[in-house]
Amino acid sequence: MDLIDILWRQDVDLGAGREVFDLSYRQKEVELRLQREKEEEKRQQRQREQEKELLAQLQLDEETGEFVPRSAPLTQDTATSAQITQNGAFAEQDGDAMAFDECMQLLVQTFPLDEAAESVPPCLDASDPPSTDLMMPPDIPAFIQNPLLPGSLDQAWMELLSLPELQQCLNMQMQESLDMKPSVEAQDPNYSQYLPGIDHLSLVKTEVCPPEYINTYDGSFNTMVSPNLSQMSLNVPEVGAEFRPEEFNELFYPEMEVKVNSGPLVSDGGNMVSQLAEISSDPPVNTVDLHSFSPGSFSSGKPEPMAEFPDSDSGLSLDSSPHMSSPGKSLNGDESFGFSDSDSEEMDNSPGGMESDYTEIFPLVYLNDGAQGSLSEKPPTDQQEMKAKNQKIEPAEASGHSKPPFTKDKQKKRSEARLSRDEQRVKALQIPFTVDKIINLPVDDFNEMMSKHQPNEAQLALVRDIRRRGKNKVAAQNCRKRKLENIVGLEYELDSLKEEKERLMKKKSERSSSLRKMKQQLSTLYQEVFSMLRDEHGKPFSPSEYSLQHTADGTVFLVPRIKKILVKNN
DNA sequence: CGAAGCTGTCATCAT
DNA sequence: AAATGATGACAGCTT
Repeated sequence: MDLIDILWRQDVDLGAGREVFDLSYRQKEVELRLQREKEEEKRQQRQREQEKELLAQLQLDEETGEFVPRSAPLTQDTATSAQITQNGAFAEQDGDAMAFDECMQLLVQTFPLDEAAESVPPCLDASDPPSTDLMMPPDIPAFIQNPLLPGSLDQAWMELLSLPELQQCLNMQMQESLDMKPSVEAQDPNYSQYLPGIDHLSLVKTEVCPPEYINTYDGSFNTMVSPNLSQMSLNVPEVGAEFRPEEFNELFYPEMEVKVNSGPLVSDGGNMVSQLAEISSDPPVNTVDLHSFSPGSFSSGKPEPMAEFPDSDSGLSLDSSPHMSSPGKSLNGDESFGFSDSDSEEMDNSPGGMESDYTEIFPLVYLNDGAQGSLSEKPPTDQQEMKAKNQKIEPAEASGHSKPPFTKDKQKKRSEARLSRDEQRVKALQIPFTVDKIINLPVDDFNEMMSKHQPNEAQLALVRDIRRRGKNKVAAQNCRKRKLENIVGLEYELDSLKEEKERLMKKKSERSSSLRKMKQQLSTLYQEVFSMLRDEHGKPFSPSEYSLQHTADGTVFLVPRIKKILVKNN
C-alpha cells in the first residue's frame, strides 16, 4: 500500500494531476486518440496496400500519437509482423464481441496460471500474470489497447510495476482475481466513485472499503482504472490491437486498487500484510499501523482533538492539502506540546516527508504520545525522540523501500506543516483557540480571549510564541515582498534611466548633426554671397583679401582681411 | 553534488 | 512597558 501510495504521488509529481484521473478528461483524451487512430488506421491500410513490410514495422505510439518503428513489448518476444496483422484483424472481428470476463475465462483455460507465470519474464511476471496471458494469444491484445493514460502516468506505473515487492503483491492478487472473478468486480465500486458514468457499480462500494479511505487514497487509482474496466470491451474494436507496457499497467490498476482498498481492511487474510512484512525490515507493521493512515482512523484515533477543534484546520492550513495535513495532524497532535521550533522542523520533515514510512513512523509516534508528559520538557525530549525515529526509519530506507518518490513527497510547503504543527501544539495543550485566531486577532480581543480562558504558563507561552511566529512570518513575507518590489522598482527605474540616457544621447547626436549641417549651409551661403560681390571695376573680391562679417542687427560688411589682421594685431 | 532560491524563524531595532 | 513592524541573518529544504 505504501508503494502504491508513493507511486500515486509520483504520478501527481510527474504532472498527472487529479484531472488526469477524471473520467470526462480521459474520455476526451480517448476520443481524440481514437480519432487519431482511425486516421492512422486508414493511412496504414493504404500503406499495407503499398508496402506490407512497412505495416509490420510501423505502430501507433499511443504516448505520442505517432507511428513509430515497432519495438517488441516488454514481455512479448513473439511480436511479429504477422501477429500484428492478426491483432488488427482480431480487433475488428472479435474484440467487440468478446467481453472481459469471457476473455479472462478463455485465457485461464488456454493458459494455466503456472505456465503463465513461468513464461513471463522476471521483470513483469509478478505484476501481470493476467496481462501476460492476455498477450500470449494474438486475439486478446485488443483488450489491452487503451490509450487512456498519459505518458507520465505510464512511466510512473511502469516504475511501480518494476518494483519487485509490489510485483509479488500484484502477482498474488492477480492470481486471486483470476481464480475469483468477483473480486475484480468488487473493485469497480471504488472506481465508480470518481466515475459518474459507472454509478451502477457503486452499490458495493461501502462493502469494499470505507469511503474516507477511498477518498484519500483510492481516488486517483479509481479514476485511472475505471475507464479502462468499464470501457474495455468497447475499446476493443476501435483501437488497434497492440501490446504496450502502459496497457499492462492499465490491466493492473484494478489489482492495485484492490490492494489499496482491501489491504488494510483484509490484511489478516490478504497478502498485503505479509508482503509488507517481508518488505519492511521492521517487523511491527500491523493492521493498526496501516489503519492509522486512513482519515477515518485519524479521527477515530484522536477523537478528542478533532472534536475539540473542528475548525482549527480551516483556520491555518488554508492552502494545505487535506491529505498532507491529516497525517501530520494525527502525528503531531499526539506528540506535540511545547517544543521549540527547531524540534518542530524535524517533526515536519520526517512525518510529511516519508509518507511511505507511515507504517513505521506512526507506531513510534503513538509511543511518543504516551511518553509525552509535561510541557516544559518537550524540546529536548522531542529532539531525542526524533533522532531516535530517524534512526529507526533509516534502516527501512536502507533496505531499499524508501525510494526517490519519497524525496518528491517531501516537497511540502513548510507553511502547511508549520501551521499544522502549531495547530497540533494548540490541541496538545488543549487551548480552545484556533491558530488563526491566535495570530490574527487584535491585541485587545486576543487578551480578552486569553483572559477568559485563564491559560497556564505553558499555554500562555505557546500561544504567545505562535502569535509572535505567525506575525513575524507574515512580516517576513511582507518584507520579502517589499524587497522584491523594491528590486523590481529599481530595475524599472534603471531601465527608465537607461532609456532616458539613450534618448539624450540620440538627441545630442541629432543636434550635432544639425549643427554641422547648419555650418555647411552657412559656408555655402557665405561663398555664394561673397562670390556675387563686385568692386568698382566689376571684378569679384578676392576671398584672401576680403571677408564678410555681420553685426548683431543683421547688417553685413565687407571687411579687408589685411585691415582685419591689423586690427587684430593692434 | 553544489549553487541558488524559498521559507520560517530568531535577534534586534524602531515605532 | 508591551505589542507590533521591519529587516538582516541563519538554517533547512527544494529546485
